[in-house]
Amino acid sequence: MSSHDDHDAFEGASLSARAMAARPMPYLDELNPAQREAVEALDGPVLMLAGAGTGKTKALTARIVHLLSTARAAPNEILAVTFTNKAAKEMKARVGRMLGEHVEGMPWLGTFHAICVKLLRRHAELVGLKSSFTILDTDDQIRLMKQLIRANNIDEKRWPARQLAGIIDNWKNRAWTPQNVPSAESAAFNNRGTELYDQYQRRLLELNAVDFGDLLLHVVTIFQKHEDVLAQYQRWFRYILVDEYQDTNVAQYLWLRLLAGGHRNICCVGDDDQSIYGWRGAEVGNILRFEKDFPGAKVVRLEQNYRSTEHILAAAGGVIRGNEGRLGKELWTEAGEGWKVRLIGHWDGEEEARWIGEKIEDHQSGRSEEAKNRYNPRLNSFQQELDRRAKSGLGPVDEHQYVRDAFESGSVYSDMKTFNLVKQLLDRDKYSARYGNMLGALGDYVVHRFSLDEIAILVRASHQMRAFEDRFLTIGLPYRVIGGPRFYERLEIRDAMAYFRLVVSPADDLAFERIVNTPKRGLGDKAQQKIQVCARDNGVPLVEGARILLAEGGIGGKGAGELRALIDNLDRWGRMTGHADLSHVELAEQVLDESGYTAMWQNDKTPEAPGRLENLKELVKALENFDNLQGFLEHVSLIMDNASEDQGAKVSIMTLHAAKGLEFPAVFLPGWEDGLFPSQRSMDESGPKGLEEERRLAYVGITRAEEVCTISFAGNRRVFGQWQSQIPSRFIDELPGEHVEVLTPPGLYGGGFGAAAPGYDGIQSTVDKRASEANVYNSPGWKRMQARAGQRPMSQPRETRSQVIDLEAVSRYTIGDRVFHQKFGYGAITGIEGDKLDIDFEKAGTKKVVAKFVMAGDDVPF
DNA sequence: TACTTAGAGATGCAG
DNA sequence: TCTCTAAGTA
Repeated sequence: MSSHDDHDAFEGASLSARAMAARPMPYLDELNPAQREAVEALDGPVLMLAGAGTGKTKALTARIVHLLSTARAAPNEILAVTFTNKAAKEMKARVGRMLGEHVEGMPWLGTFHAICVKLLRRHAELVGLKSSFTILDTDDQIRLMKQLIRANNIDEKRWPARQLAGIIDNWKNRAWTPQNVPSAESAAFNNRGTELYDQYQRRLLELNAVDFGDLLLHVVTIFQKHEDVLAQYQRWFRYILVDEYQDTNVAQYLWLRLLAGGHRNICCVGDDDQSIYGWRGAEVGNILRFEKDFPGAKVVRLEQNYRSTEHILAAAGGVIRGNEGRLGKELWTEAGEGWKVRLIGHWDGEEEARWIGEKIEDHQSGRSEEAKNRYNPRLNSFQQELDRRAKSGLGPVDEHQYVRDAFESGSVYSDMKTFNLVKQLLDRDKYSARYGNMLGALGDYVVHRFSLDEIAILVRASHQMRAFEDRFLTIGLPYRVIGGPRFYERLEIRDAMAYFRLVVSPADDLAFERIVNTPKRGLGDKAQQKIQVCARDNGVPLVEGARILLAEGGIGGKGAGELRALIDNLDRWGRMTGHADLSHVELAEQVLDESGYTAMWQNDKTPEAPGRLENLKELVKALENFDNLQGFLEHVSLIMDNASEDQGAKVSIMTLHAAKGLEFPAVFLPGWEDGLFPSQRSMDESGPKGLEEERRLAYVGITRAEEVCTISFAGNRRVFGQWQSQIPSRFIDELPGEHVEVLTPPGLYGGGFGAAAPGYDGIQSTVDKRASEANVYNSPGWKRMQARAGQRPMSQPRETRSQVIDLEAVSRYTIGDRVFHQKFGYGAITGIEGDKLDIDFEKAGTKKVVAKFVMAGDDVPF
């Protein structure tokens, strides 16, 4: 196909550049000076160093709009690359909003991979592929490698396919083809890495398939080997914009350099302090080297932060300062100093989860129960004092009334304004000496009201999530886990996709392998081996091999009939594609039903089954957005979004990695313990570099917070079922003391973690001392104390109250009822206590669960 | 062939 | 602790 015609025919080219030129430029007025500078420097290389929360996306989109408005480029002449679909989508939406109309064009705004697919489909033949190539995901890759490993008689146990996949992925990230893997790597995978890599690539070509790494690698190869093709694209993409430049790997870097080679109109946006993907090939070096790579580059720093308060920024800044070789940025804000970053240690992980759950409930009510209990006695005496004064006619009664009301209604706890006013009134009084101090301490316990949506828990490793899920389930706190397995990676979705792939292209061997015996068709290893052999001997795809085998009678019993049915079905479905009277959506449904796949899950009694059926329905629904099965398959592996957003306010739980780019008014950062965070593995594998990346991760974590940031650690933690005593993270030592407030854990009597004797005045003075005096907790001594405190016997953690007693939910049940729980599956009620049920689950054992989280067994759909 | 059980291994996660 | 895989067994 002539690519030049394509270019002229691009959607959106109709949006004429001249029409845009007449447009006013209101978007420029919304930018601060630095942003504006970055937006207006249109020509030549530009590096936009955008710290966390400095309006990077805003500047980037404004730049696109500016390019269009000044008629520098038509929409189809701008290449804008992001890393995630989410970012691409967001940018598209924002450009549209800024232009005030629906923008059809911007065909080249997308992820690296999505854009590469487009390019590769145009030039597939240059690397020996057909333009209809399929994109394999990680699962397919690993299965393919497993076959290779077996074929090479390598011990799979000592040399697992996963490891090989990792190695090859790594090489691809560095843009090494099998031919130019450096000899220094030749020891990889028992000295056979390079050889297997070569075999793997050959096999992919045979299958007309590529993996994710290939998408980039092939395009880079094409650009390097075919100057004419490269020159064409250099002319077409007049302006290049790159988001999250600090996350680019070598292959992406080369790709960009090649494309920008002519005009050098490239604008890279990034933050070296937020580079957290080194382990998957990102090179911070790319951004550090930018000015060398593009001499004369303009560097613009965005340093005004619009997200967090001063204390939070200062704490984050203090940590990141420990890294070397930074480009250097100093974030500032007009938001005011706000609250200090809170720091607290706990006995163990469960206690930590319990405490955080409690704090979240405090954020709901806007007051801290803990503070109320602790200060109530004093408040009472204060009120008595006020009463006495009022009676004896001393002092301005109205003001005292206000103060008293503030306490009685609780607004002094929940509203900072009231609190400050009360404090002012008291300060003016002679009581300030006696009560003001108390109020100062109380101020630390005034809790902001946040909706659950505004609260996030960011963990280092996903296994930390369980403690929180368990805890929140028992206290009935709604939560959502962000970033689990992606929709299209789920078992049932991949199975269904394999069926669709076979319908569209019967020669798809990987798909065939996946579903021959799913659902069970009595075709075990033996039968499958026979099919493989037959196919190979005849040099045909597996489906054909199976057909021949059946004709020869090489397969018998139950399997033969089932296999014949499957093949006949595939033939029939294949003929049905493109039929006018049957939409591809109906066809898909039919395929899933007739193959017995739906039935398989309907008959499955495990608790996941209903969810899987739900997902299948959703998959079919997603098909409606495409014209045919083929189009759907082409896009799904790259673009399919996660399952539908469930509504309702919920606390978000996610990894620090998943949190990048997000922001929350209140953020909890649990598990700051050496070995967990910074992660031992990261340090073992990458040494000081690994530690620096972990530190950047800490920086990312803290800078997610807008108002309240709470860091915690536990003295003990269960790791793989073993109890381990933990030492607080070295990053805690790096937090600047004047921006941190150390809290005393609940249930810690007699002071733990270096706290002075607790008590009414204790908190205030302890906090003050900690904050202002020489870094008490910054010393090695503090660190040792932490470690010791972990071993000190502590009071039994107290049971916390559940949020709301939902009696209606409980009343529906009696002991012995069979119930269903989303997470634990089926079980029988063995006891009822308040709004909680004791349930003996068939699969999960005995648990205590809040009644509203279960449903009667009969209500369960199937 | 399908189901059961024993044993090993275990980050982070976009495309 | 949990999950996945590979033998072992009906």
